Amino acid sequence: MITIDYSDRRPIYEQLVDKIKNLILIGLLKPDEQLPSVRILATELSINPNTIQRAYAELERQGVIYVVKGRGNYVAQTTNLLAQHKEEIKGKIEAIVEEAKKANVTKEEVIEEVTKCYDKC
Amino acid sequence: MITIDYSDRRPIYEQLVDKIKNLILIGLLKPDEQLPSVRILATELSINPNTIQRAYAELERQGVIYVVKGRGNYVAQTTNLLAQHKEEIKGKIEAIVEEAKKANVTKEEVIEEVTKCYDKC
Amino acid sequence: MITIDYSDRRPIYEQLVDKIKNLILIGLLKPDEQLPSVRILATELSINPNTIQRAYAELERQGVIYVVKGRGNYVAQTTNLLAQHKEEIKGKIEAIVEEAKKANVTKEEVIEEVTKCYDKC
Amino acid sequence: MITIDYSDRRPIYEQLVDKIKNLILIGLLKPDEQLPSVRILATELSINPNTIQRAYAELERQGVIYVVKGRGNYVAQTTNLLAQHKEEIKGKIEAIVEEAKKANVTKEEVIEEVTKCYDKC
DNA sequence: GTGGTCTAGACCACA
DNA sequence: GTGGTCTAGACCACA
Repeated sequence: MITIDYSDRRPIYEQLVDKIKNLILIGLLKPDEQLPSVRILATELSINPNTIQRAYAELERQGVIYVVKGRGNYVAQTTNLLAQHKEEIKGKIEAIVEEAKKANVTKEEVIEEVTKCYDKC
Repeated sequence: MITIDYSDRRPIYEQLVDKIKNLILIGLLKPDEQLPSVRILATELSINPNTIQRAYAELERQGVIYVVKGRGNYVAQTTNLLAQHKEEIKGKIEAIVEEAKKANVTKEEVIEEVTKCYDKC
Repeated sequence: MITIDYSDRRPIYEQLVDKIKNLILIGLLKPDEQLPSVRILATELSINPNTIQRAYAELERQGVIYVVKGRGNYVAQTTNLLAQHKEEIKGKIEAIVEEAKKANVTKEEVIEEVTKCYDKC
Repeated sequence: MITIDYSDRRPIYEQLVDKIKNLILIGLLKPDEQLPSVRILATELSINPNTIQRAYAELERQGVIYVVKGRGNYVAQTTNLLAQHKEEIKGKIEAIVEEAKKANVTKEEVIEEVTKCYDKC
């Protein structure tokens, strides 16, 4: 279900956070479903338990999962997640547009590139 | 001309690389113009010379500047720089579009966001 | 396994890069094998860790090794390395031939020298 | 007659040495002909006189020119120069062949590359 | 423990 | 003076 890409330059815990959020977004992990325990996931992925712990802590901080002490980690309600993700994407678009403007890339060029990507890739 | 943003999480040498590329792109540094010497820039920014050295070395590797031993660092011809920068921006657009598609953001929504940013921000 | 030649005029980090590439080429270091840590290799060779770090960074930039943060450096897939090396050699042959032509050394003389070296040395 | 290539990574004095040797080899500078004075050449090339001085010193050390104190620098007899140059080229061929052998490049491949370069480039 | 960045300071080749 | 390399040692993020 989860794989680590070691050629990815981002830290492992960050990849984990993204992967799990994605599993929730695409519906493979449902609200209130229990996540694998830190130990199990650690051995499964042959990763240091500290790393899993850190990823779970970050997910909790973002309100994506909730922790029940002594029992485990559970998927939180997804209502916000989708909206959050969309906002995040919009933020990224804003950033890239600003950069494009500075580089004298016209609105038309950007839209053309967007269209091309939507159709092909 | 150049300032370091210590709240920026990226390493100093990387910020320097970007700042200098930018100064070239906007025309404040012209081809064959001499860059401030490693030592001078180091004292000016109260940064260790090694860090400046590292930034200059990276810029040379990218072909943005050229080094004449014992004389100094000079801005290279900018022909490629502009094209490279545009390609970089297109790559970023591609990445964000892929992410948007996965999140079920429609092409129309992306284009709307792009248009909004171009007009306002 | 690795030794530094202090009579060699090239910088240490460059020697290290070449030595490690060679160990991979001759098969003593295999893909996905872990390289000695920066600190360990540094003490082993009585060299400053920074110098090892620099060599490893250059090897990563060339795609010869890959880094997993917090875990270590690993040998990358060698497919390209061999092809790259052959291309490099061809480039050198081209350069020397151009020089030979300028010096009025005939093709026959060059080939004779090549043959002699292949048979003897 | 002489130009400096600042994109060449070799030090300037080394380029000067090679350029002057070349002018002698191709007959543009004849035995006992006087070389331009250090000062004149320095201003002509907008180069530090120290650099010219160093190049001339190196040429004298190699026996390519001779110095008459208070009068100037003169081209030495060329007899050896040609032979020396050929030997140098042979040495380089030897080095590249050794490298090729280590990389399992066959004699045939090397000769093919040599032939190709002689015919085309 | 592992790599990444940075400072402080030395020494060298080159101009 | 100019860049290039290296040592010694610190501190940080990550596993």
